[in-house]
Amino acid sequence: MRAQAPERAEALQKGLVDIGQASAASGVSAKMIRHYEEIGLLPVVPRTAANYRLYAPQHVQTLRFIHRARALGFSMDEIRALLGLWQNRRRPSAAVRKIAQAHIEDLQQRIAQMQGMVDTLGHLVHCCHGDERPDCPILVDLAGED
Amino acid sequence: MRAQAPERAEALQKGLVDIGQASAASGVSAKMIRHYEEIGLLPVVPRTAANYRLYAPQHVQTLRFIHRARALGFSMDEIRALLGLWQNRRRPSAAVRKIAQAHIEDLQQRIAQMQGMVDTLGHLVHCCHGDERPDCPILVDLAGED
DNA sequence: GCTTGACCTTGCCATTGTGGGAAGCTTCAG
DNA sequence: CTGAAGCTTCCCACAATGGCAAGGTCAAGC
Repeated sequence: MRAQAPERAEALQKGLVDIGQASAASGVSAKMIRHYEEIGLLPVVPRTAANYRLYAPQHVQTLRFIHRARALGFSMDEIRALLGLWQNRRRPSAAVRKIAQAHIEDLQQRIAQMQGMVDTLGHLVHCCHGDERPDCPILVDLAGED
Repeated sequence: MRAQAPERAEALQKGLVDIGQASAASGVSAKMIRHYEEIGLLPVVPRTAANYRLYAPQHVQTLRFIHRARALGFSMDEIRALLGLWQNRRRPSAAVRKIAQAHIEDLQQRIAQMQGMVDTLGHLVHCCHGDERPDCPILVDLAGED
């Protein structure tokens, strides 16, 4: 990993970093940073004469925001909305809360669905003796009712 | 929905059905039936002279198996393995159980991850007053630590 | 016999979010 | 100068599903 090279291009001295450093500082892969730019989550950043992207601290901050939001399971569209609110000083906190609340409910729904699967499978696994004999209630269930 | 048309083609009298009927009888969309054939989950079935796929009851049974397994969250690869065991009369039930057990653990891991998100978000939502004021602990969290 | 509508066929594109890799240029260090 | 590492763009892939379009087919009604 190359350490900070202040002579990188004339602009690096102004606190701007290249995509690799922005990636390391934010936890977002360079691949994803480019992708976020492409889909409009990130602004189009300036480039060096050699066409390298240059990121200001503010951009790195945005990347961290996205990274954290992804870790909480927000979708791209939700993150887009959250970023808009974050950057709007006159936002109503109710709008943020509404997005988060809806996301919680979405997560809970998915959890309930998966928990249902776990319950069903747990029962079947419990009933399956699991030895070298071929009869198996799991297969019976899969083949049978539907 | 077309009712059973036994005179469909000369072969339909042998209990063979077209893809629409196989779909209705199994709960798997025609689109997905073709896809499963393409990826090798289903055998390549015979066709009529007009190139229509013909499904025997055995194939419909397999489709129901897949449908049920999908409903329990098994991946295509897991279903492929389960189908192989199902069709093998000398299978050890332990092999089936192992797949199901691994799938349960996978589900539980994902549930735990999502539950962690719910917990974090629940706390943040609880702390957000959710009115017209702009200050919001949810955004502070997203922007801040990472 | 011909039309009509419902069905079948293939093929291509979109999704969500991420990774891999190729081909080519840039930068830096030795 | 050369090599390694990093940047650029572009294309492909995943898993599983849906949608649409263009064309063939079949059964039923007139």
